[in-house]
Amino acid sequence: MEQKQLRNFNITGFQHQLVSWFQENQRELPWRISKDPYRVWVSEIMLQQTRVETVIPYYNAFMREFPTLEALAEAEEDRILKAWEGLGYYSRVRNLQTAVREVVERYEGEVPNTREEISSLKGVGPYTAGAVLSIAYGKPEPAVDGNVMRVLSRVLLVDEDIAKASTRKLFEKILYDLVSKEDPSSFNQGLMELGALICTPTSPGCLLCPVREHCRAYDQGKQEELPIKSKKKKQTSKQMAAVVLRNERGEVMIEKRPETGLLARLWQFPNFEVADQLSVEEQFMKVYDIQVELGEQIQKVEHVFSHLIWNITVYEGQVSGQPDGGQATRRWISIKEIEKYAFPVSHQKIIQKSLL
DNA sequence: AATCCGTGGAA
DNA sequence: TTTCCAAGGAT
Repeated sequence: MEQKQLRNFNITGFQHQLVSWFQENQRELPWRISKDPYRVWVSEIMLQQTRVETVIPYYNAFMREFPTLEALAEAEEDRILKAWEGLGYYSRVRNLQTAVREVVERYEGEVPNTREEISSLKGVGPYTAGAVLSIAYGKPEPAVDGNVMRVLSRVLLVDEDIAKASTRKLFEKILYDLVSKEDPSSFNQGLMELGALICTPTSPGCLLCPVREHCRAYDQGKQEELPIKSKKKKQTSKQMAAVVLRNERGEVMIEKRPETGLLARLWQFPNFEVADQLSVEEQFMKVYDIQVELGEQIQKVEHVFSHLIWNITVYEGQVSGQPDGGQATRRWISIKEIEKYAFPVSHQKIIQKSLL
């Protein structure tokens, strides 16, 4: 049974105008050259919460280094993290490799083409499943992202909070009826492209819109009031200290972050959250069990995450006692070797200002 | 359902 | 400056 939002809605007219508009106006993007499911998949993972312009150079470089599913499956984890360095949400690329290995072992290297199977892969949620199925395999599956929710909120005058999971599910139900069965790929991409180019969050270009005649929000002049989206709470901040620590050879100490959680498995300079009671030097020795003499503060770096802010004070330091016991997660490296390691953006800033 | 997980650009 | 947010997913 059709969703109530589609009553008295000209489905076929909407489909044809959207698909035609997309075919004539789509941007030339590197992931639109091929329908290779692997290439489509990689692009969709990269594009999660990330702008097209940001993704383009990463995508091109990634495809040069890992041209096939097998190449990615066989790559070393440090290589894939380096390829992702600066993109953020690093679990995306680790999950992608886990998933690709699953495809090699369990699906003979062929990306599965059913929603149930592809959704079972690490990092493939409802959106990515629908995107790959429709774009690479031409299946009439919904692919609901932020663009789609914004566009359909306006076109169908839906005032549900798009921050809620239940609202995404509502749009999925609607889309099973609304998606073009002739060209699901162009339809889904057209919805997103429309959201990116015309039906933008602020100041939508309604006068240029190919589906304006179908738009209930435009009809009522409410396009600027939709979609409804509740605000998320703002970040808490932490005071951090980081140390560019050198030994007698002039090498610098770095360490690998933990297996899970924030910035998992990236490399960083030794750092910790500062407490008021002890000096930064004493706190360092307590955390790392290395005798050091700290020099002056050399810079301050702010690192803004989606839910957290680090205010990092960076110090220079010298090992003063016996060298460190040598833990597997710690490494002394020369400046020349730094480029081999993947660092979070805040630590890239430290490198640029203090080491290069 | 709410929180965690990055980053940079635009308004 | 602050806020929002961009082709979301895992827990």
